[in-house]
Amino acid sequence: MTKLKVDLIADNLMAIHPLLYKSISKPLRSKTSITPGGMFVMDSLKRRGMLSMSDIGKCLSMPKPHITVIVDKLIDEGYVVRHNDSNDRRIINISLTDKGLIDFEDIKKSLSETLKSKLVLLNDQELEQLSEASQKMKEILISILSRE
Amino acid sequence: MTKLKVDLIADNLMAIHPLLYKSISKPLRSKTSITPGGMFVMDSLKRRGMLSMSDIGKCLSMPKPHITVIVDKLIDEGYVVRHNDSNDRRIINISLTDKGLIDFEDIKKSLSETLKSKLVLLNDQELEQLSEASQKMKEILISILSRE
DNA sequence: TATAATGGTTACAAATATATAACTATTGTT
DNA sequence: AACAATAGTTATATATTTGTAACCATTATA
Repeated sequence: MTKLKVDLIADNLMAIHPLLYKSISKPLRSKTSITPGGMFVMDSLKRRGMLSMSDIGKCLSMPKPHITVIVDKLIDEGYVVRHNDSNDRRIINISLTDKGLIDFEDIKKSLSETLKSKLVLLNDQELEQLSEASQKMKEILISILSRE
Repeated sequence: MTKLKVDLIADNLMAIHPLLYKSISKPLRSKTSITPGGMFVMDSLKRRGMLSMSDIGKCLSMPKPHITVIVDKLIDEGYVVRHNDSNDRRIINISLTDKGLIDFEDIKKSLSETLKSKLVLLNDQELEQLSEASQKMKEILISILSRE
């Protein structure tokens, strides 16, 4: 019973994934020099605040050496900064800069412009439904998928 | 007004994208030899039936040479086959094999097993909400994002 | 028939992602 | 003090993705 519901959910998520990939990751690269990985890191920082290198890796299930590469590039571009941890000198915390935050928002706005050209095809009721459905999905997925 | 709603939707989609990436694309690689790109192609074929090489590229916004590489690999593994088009001999149509369809479903089932370990944290009401929200999102996104 | 356009492949280069091991510095434990 | 464990980096190799140009076969058009 719930088994079927879980399979249905998995099926829906599998269908949504390539659509988001196509309408988010792809247009991204024509708009900025930020890579998808860099965008994921900035999204985590925006959403959860300052994070250590290891925390970022856990958030995104990425190996630490990859995080180092991504963060190095984001630092070169002035989007994030390193902070030494006062309690544990092994730890390096990363946070968004003002420029990083502003550019991140700009990119999202730019993406919503692209999306808007598609969304105008929806009537008010569908727009409302998509707004509510995406909001609900975001909340539930964050609650179960974004830990550890 | 609707401007704000569009931005909200974009924000939600941007938040959902990395969660799906983490819980779908990543676990995929430990379970199969199929690459994310190959999975996207098989998903398109499952959803839309036989497609030409160019059609697949349009579906996924991928350049044709990349499709050739992905399809070559899927053929090596016996997941898809090429068909000559009887009307236009330039066109090569691709379809899933029985093995491709079965393995694709198996992988999705395997992914839903992984997901299920997370979804048990939800109560019946949340499960129902996620089921409905993902269903609605899938329908609307497909209707506006999967053309051309 | 000559030409342009289309569908697909091949070849190549560059960027990005993945994975592993080795290494330094620091901390925690005995 | 000796040791193991943790956080992060460096180095290296490989896989995947992205992008471009050139090419062949076929079809459409002038």
